[in-house]
Amino acid sequence: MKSTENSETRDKIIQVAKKEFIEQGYMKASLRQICKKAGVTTGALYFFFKDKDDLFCTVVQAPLQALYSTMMDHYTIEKEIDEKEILETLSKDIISSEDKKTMDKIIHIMYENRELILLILTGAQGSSLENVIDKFINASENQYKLMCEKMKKLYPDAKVSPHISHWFAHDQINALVYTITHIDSEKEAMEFNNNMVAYLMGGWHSVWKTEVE
Amino acid sequence: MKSTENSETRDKIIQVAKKEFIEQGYMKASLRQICKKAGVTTGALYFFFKDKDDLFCTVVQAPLQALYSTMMDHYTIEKEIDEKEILETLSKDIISSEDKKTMDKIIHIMYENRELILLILTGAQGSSLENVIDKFINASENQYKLMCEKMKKLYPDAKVSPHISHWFAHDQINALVYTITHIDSEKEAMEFNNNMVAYLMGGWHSVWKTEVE
Amino acid sequence: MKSTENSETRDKIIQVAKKEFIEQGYMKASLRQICKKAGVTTGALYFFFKDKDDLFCTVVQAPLQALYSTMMDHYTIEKEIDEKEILETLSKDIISSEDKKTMDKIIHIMYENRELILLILTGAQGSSLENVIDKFINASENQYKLMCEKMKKLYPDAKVSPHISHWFAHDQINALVYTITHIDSEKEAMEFNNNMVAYLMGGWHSVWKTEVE
Amino acid sequence: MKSTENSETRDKIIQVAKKEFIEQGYMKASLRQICKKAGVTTGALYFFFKDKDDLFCTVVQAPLQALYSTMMDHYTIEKEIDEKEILETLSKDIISSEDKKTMDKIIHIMYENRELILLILTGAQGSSLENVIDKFINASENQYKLMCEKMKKLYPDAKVSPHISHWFAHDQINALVYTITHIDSEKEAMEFNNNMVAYLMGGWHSVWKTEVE
DNA sequence: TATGAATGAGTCTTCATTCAT
DNA sequence: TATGAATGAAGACTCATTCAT
Repeated sequence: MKSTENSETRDKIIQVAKKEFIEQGYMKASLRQICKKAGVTTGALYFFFKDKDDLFCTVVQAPLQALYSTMMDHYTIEKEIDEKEILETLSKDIISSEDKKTMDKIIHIMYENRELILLILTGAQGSSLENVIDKFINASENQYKLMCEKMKKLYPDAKVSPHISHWFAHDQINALVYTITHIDSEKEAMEFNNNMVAYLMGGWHSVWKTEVE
Repeated sequence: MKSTENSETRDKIIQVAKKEFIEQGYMKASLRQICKKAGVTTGALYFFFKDKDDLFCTVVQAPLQALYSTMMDHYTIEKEIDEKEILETLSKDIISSEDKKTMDKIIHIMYENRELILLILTGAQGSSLENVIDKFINASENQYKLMCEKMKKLYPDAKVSPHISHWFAHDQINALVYTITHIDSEKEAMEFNNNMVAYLMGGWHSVWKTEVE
Repeated sequence: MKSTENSETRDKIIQVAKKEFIEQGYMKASLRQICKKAGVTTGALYFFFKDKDDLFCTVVQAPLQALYSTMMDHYTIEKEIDEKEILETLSKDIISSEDKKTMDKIIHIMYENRELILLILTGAQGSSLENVIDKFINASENQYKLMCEKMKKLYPDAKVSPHISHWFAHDQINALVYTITHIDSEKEAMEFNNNMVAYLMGGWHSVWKTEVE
Repeated sequence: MKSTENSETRDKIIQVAKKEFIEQGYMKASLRQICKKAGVTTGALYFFFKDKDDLFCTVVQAPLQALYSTMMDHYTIEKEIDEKEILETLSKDIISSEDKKTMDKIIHIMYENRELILLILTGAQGSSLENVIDKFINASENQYKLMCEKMKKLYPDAKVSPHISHWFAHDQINALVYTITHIDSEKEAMEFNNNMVAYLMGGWHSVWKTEVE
């Protein structure tokens, strides 16, 4: 219907660019090569895309968006949960069954677009997306900041670094990154995720029991 | 005294290259720029260094070597520890006081060369060192493989992924990377490390108590 | 009409490249110089030609092709000549009037493109065409192999090296090379060619009369 | 005894340079490589040799000299032979038994230094020796010029190009070049040489019987 | 919508050579 | 005799990007 959004040429470019970016990474990938392999001229490419970075962003946009909204939906719901309830369950499960569901969903999305996710994770250097993960981490961190406040009340003597909320967000994302990087089948990944949930929760609780040296 | 190792020109090149690599990363850094800023001709650079990669390796070699030998020394000592002792302490401390000392030492080395370490960690793409961390992780993993064997005897019903030893090694290194990336002062890093040790150990033990879903 | 084949820039590059290659030979010729003298940027050159070798091949292609097809046409016709006839005339004329015509035609083509032919002959070292002459020689040799078989029947006692067919092909081409290298006018070359035909035939027959030492 | 002529370093350089020049040809060979492989500094090389060309000449000088003096000795002797005798034998043997001996000797020298000879013949482009063969040809031509004079008296009606003496010298050398290029064993080369002598003589005589077209 | 010619600064790397020591 | 540091121009080639058509 619209103009610049639908076009065989555009699709062809994206398709070839995806392959190239995945194989070479952002910096090493060459627009020339992409054009040549797509059977398209440079001019055509520049009609549809502002520059190399724009093309890259377009290529990885879909899964990135899916991931981001999944995460945001989750946190929006989360926030509405009664605070009291949180406090009650906190000592047991920092990762709720709701969390677990979201993680599974995220894993699913990631495995549906595994190559692109890996591209974002390891091949985005030089592009404007080279630090996207940070956005996810930061979004995630807000949750843990709140929880940290509660925990501090439960364990007033714990000597815990102020970085811990960020670390926890970071390591949760990291677990996902690890999974998709090292485990090939989604099924196995899901199983591994059970270990991860246990691991992350165990780690979390232990931190609050750190004794002063 | 020696020849190709000491030279004002060589030093100047290394010094400028270090700055450039840190600022731009391996790929974006330009030998031309380095030469120009060092007030040296290309020929001079190529007299001292085989190519761009060689220059990069030379720049980061010292801290890398320090890190590697620290780690190796540690594992060599570790291996000589009586196996029985390991089994006894296993249920309590997977990270021994010896481990803790090594981690502190590693953190110290890292902070002494923080910029270079960050360079290796985030700016080596394209060079022959783009995957060095993997070597550290693999070296570390061997330890955890052994421990996993023991744990499986203690918790025969635990449903644990075969990837777990690698993950654990990975996350330990990751904790170090996180530290140096996010925490500016070494002092604070050392404190944070206490949390990390608790975190890692808590995570480790929890994994073995994962119940079948 | 067509695109990449016609272009003022392209023509200019080829024209200048031809001059440079002729003056310097393939290896010594510099693309930088060619671009500069053609008033063209490097990028432009590389838009039209894959690399230095591609440019070189383009420059010399026309006369090479003309030569090759002339030769091939000749041999195709030749093969259809009745074998008996060959045997009959063999003792007299190894170089038929048909051969002579072809040689004249070849000489004509060569003189039309004398500089380029000399370039191929003496300045192609380093390019993919550095051994093209061998292809001509080999194509030519096949003819003489057949004739050698016949001659052996006529002169069963002749002690002749198995290399002789190749040598004969080689020396025939060599005669052409000599001509174009040393004789400036085509007219004179044609006259000289009469001597060459006599020379080659005389040599050929004498070989078969070589007595055992 | 003398200084710059005898030296282990110098010998080593020559030895390595010989290998490199043979493998790469004059232009592609790199002095850097030669120095590195010889375990010698550039300075050392430039102490013994003026430049790349000087080194090349030194490397190939011995066999070149041997060839040249053999040829010159031959021609000096030849000239002293009684002119009458020449005239008598001319109609039969343009290549005398003395010639044959010289050719054999030359072939022998060539095979003793085959690699270097091939280097001179095919790898000297760019050096000051790229046209040495011409010197041999020119030296040889003088002989044939004389003979041509005689032949013209014997065959006053022959229509022979003035280039013929040069061609004959050229082709004689060419026969030698062909031999060393295509035939591996000296023994076989000697046998082939019998065919060559017959060939060259047959060619020579036939030329004088060329009839006007 | 697309073409395709053209830009021109940029890439890493190699070269023969020089010269103070 | 040799060292080895340094030159600096030159090598082929690639890049993302532009723009008239």
